[in-house]
Amino acid sequence: MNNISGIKRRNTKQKSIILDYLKSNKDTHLTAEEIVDSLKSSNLKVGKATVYRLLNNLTEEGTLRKYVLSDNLCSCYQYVGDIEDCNRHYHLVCDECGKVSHCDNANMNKLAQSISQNDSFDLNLQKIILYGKCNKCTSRRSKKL
Amino acid sequence: MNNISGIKRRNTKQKSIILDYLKSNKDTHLTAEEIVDSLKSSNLKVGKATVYRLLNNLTEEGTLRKYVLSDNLCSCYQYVGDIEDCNRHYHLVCDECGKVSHCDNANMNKLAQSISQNDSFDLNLQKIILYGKCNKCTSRRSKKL
DNA sequence: GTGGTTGCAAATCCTTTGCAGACCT
DNA sequence: AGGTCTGCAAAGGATTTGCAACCAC
Repeated sequence: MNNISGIKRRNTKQKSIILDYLKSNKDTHLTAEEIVDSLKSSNLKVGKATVYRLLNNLTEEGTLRKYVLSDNLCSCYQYVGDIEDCNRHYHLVCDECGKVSHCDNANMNKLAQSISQNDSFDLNLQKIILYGKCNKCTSRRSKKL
Repeated sequence: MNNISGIKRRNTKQKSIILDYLKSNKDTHLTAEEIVDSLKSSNLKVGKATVYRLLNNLTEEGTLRKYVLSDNLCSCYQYVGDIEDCNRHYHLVCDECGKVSHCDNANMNKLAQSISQNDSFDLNLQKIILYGKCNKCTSRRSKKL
């Protein structure tokens, strides 16, 4: 049922609806539920099962990236198709607003080297997700105080 | 139902059974299911619901740490009670064997500083989970080839 | 004794699957 | 035409919740 099994994927209306939606929301991570609901309210109804199936297919082929944020147990997806091959290999997720930003920082490579030497651990740089607070949320906080 | 709501937690047999079990498995991350099963086979039967409730309570009070590894959608827990206050603030999770190791590396602080300056993002160092391959799995791989 | 805790079963949430009909190439 | 995709509903797995009995303080 997946491309690893050598199935030829087809282009369907539902697939392009979902891709369009995710492309226009590159800066966020969306749950399957959110996608279904948003599409529904735009009168672009795609069945829930289809959404899940497409999200899996697209993640597998590298067009999307899947996150499991540790608070809620559901998965989030984000379009990464055309930025995957540049150097922005890791992600910053804001604990407050959930915004996901892409980031490239030379210190990450230094860290990876050093972890490799000191801890004999070979980092997967593709899979790094760092959590914290984005500048908007930080400044919103300091205004409130 | 949680301590945020100001409930006074009690010490029960079940709680100490679970804590003992997790303490003696500090180097692994365990799922609720695994805990239930392991205890059952040691004739220390604790109800599944109780295990889940205790894991949540203990995570909330900081005795355990909860991980959601991105492959399987279930949560894993690890005892961190008495190491939380030392400098080993982040974790290395092996993609192959699932082993979680603790790690302290000065380059992480440099990275955090640099991300703060360049990306205006305030890293949560407590919450860092890095993925990759541990030395055992790396060497097992290279032997096979 | 009061109020948190347990354990069971039922309920819930998220996700996957079976299947018949529809669609793509 | 043949294989893939869709949508529904049902099934599945992980986790939570309701409730009566239980136990810690």
